[in-house]
Amino acid sequence: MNDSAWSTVFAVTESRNQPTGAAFLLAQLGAHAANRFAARIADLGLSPADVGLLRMIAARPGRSQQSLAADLGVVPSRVTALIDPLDRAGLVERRRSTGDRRNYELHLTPEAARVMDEIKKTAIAHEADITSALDPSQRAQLITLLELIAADQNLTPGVHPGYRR
Amino acid sequence: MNDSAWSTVFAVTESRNQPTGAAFLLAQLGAHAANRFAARIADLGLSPADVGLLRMIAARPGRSQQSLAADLGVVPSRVTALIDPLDRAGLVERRRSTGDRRNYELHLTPEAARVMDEIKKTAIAHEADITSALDPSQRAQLITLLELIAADQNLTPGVHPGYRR
DNA sequence: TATTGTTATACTCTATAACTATA
DNA sequence: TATAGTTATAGAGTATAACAATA
Repeated sequence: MNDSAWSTVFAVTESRNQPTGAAFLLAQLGAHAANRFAARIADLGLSPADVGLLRMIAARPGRSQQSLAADLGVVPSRVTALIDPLDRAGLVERRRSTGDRRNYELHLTPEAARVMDEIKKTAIAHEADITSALDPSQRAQLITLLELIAADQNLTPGVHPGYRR
Repeated sequence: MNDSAWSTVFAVTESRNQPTGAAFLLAQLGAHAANRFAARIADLGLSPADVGLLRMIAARPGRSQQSLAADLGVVPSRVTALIDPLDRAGLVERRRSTGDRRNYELHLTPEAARVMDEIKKTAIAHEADITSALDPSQRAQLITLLELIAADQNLTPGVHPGYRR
C-alpha cells in the first residue's frame, strides 16, 4: 500500500481535505523514519531484521538460536532462515556448543564488527537527519512529549512494537 | 519481528541500555498508533487496507479499479483481490460503466455508509486515546513540532508513507 | 491495436509439523 | 522422552504475464 492509500486509512478530519491529528502525524513520521533507516542500511546490504539480529548477538555473544527465537517472538525454524544469510555473508558464526552439542553458540565475526561500526554511524546520521528541522530546545521538547505519550500508552522504553498483525 | 527485536534495530545510544533518540521514539509511537488503529477497526471486521479503500471510494464514488490501482501504487490484478472481499461483504458494488463497458464504477452500499460512521467514530476515539497524556497546549505543541519535521522531510501533508520495502 | 479487469503463476514471508542429532 | 536445530510443506500477500471483453 502506498502513500495516497495510507493517507486515507488514518484520516481523522473528513471535513477538511487532509488528516491533521497527532495520531496520523505520528504514524506518518514513524513510518517515514523506519523507511529511511531501512533505506540507509540497505546500502550496507542489510535489512532491519539483519541489524536487529546482529545487535542481539553483539549484546550477548554465544547465545543460542532458541533464545533468539524466544526474544524475537518467532518460531525456531524462522531463526534458521534469518541466520542463514548472515552466516553465508560471513557476519555470524555458528559454533557447536561444547557443553551441549545440540545447540549452537552464535558469534559475530571480525567482519561483522566492521559492519557494526557502519551501522552505528548510520544510526547517528539517521537521528540527525530526522530531527534536522528542530533546534536543540525543540528537539528536547519533542522527546519530552513523545516520552509522555509512550509512558501513557504503556510502551516499554526502548522497545519498538514492530509491525505485526 | 516483535518488541524486543525492533528495539535493537533502531537503537541509537549503545552506551546506555535504551535507545533514546527522537527517530526511535517516532518509529516506536508511529508503529504503536498504527497497530492500535488496526486493532480497533479489526473489531469492525476490517483491515487498514479495507478502510483506505472504502474512504477512497467514498471520496470519489464511481471511480474505476484502474484509478484505484494508480493511486494505491499497486497493479490492477491486486485491486481485484482487494475489492473482492468488500464486494462479497456487501460494502462495495461493481457497476458496469454504461459509457465504457470495459470498466466498473465502484460505489459504496447503504451498509457501507453505516460502517463508515463506525470508522469515523473509531478514528476520533483513536486520536483521543493516543494523545490522552497531553493537555491541549501540549497537544498543539506536539503537532507543531511534528509538522516542522514533516515539512522538512518533504512529506506530503496527509499522506502516510506506508510500510514498504 | 490499446485498455479494463480477471485468472494463472511464481516468489517472498512466515508458521506448523515431521525429522535428525543429541541429551 | 525431551530439546536444538533443520527441512518440508502450506498459506497469505503481492507481482508478472497471459487472457477475455470492449473500445
